[in-house]
Amino acid sequence: MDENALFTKLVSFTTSVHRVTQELSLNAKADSITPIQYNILEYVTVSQSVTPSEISDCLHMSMPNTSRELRKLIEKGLIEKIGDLGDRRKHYIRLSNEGETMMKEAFATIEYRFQARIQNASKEDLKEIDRALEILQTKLFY
Amino acid sequence: MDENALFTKLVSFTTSVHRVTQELSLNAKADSITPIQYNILEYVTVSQSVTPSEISDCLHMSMPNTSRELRKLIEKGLIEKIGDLGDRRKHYIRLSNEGETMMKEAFATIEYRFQARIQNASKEDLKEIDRALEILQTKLFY
DNA sequence: CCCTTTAGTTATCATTTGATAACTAAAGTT
DNA sequence: AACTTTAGTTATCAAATGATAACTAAAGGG
Repeated sequence: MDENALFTKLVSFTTSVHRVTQELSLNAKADSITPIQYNILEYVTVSQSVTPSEISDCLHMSMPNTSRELRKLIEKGLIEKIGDLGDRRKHYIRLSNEGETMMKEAFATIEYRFQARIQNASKEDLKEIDRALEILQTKLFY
Repeated sequence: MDENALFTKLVSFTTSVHRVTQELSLNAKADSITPIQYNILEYVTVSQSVTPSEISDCLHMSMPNTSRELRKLIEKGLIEKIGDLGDRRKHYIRLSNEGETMMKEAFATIEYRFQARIQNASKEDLKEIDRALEILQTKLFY
């Protein structure tokens, strides 16, 4: 196995992934939030109950900027902040009902486009895709 | 095959891909260029000889903004603009020698981290990864 | 030749994002 | 009790990005 060739393949692969995910999510998010705010909502949706510090770490943004964007999302009524009972410095962020509705809509749009993209795939193709996703997820993109 | 489950898997997969590529390319780019300028250089590197319109389309940015960023990259000596001989409205963008050097360095950093990431993978693992990349590239992220 | 389309530019403005300093308050440590 | 660390906030500034209007110049079509 030529590892350099594998790297080249990876570069073109990740480029494709970025392009396709961008196409799938184009205009899926409400106009009332910025791209970064959407990223935060997406992260909160997937991870459920995270602290501002975790958001800061995982999305590679500074605490002050994280704090600002979380405040804006709270002002927009999309998330809620709950204090930790044990450690009163800590807070947990979770989606509000409104936030959940918004994210469900966004995901529905994206899923619709995804289904359109794989509508011509055979059952065997889908199985192969499923297996390939699993392999890469565990062995490369862990 | 449950297509909804497949979608969920896709969401978590693309999130991972984004996170890992971000980790691999963290600080790989020179400080003298902005993230968007890096994206343009990456696109030019991979595609070779593209027009401003293509860059505008593929990177989802408006022509005026594309034009501005290309001008900045030319001022920094990283790309060159060559007029089309037949159609004098068209131009082709390509990396300058300096731009190639910069991108080679960036890619070397990224590749080094990539090799570190797969150093524990067996030959069979690498074969599987290679095959999985191919399947997804052709059947999902085309 | 006139009209329309294509390719790209320049200028300008608003918004978003990034970075830093200075701060509060709670928790942990000695 | 004093000190340090952790978690988070507020304020402020600079830079990057996005959006729009108005423009030039060449190509294509009738």
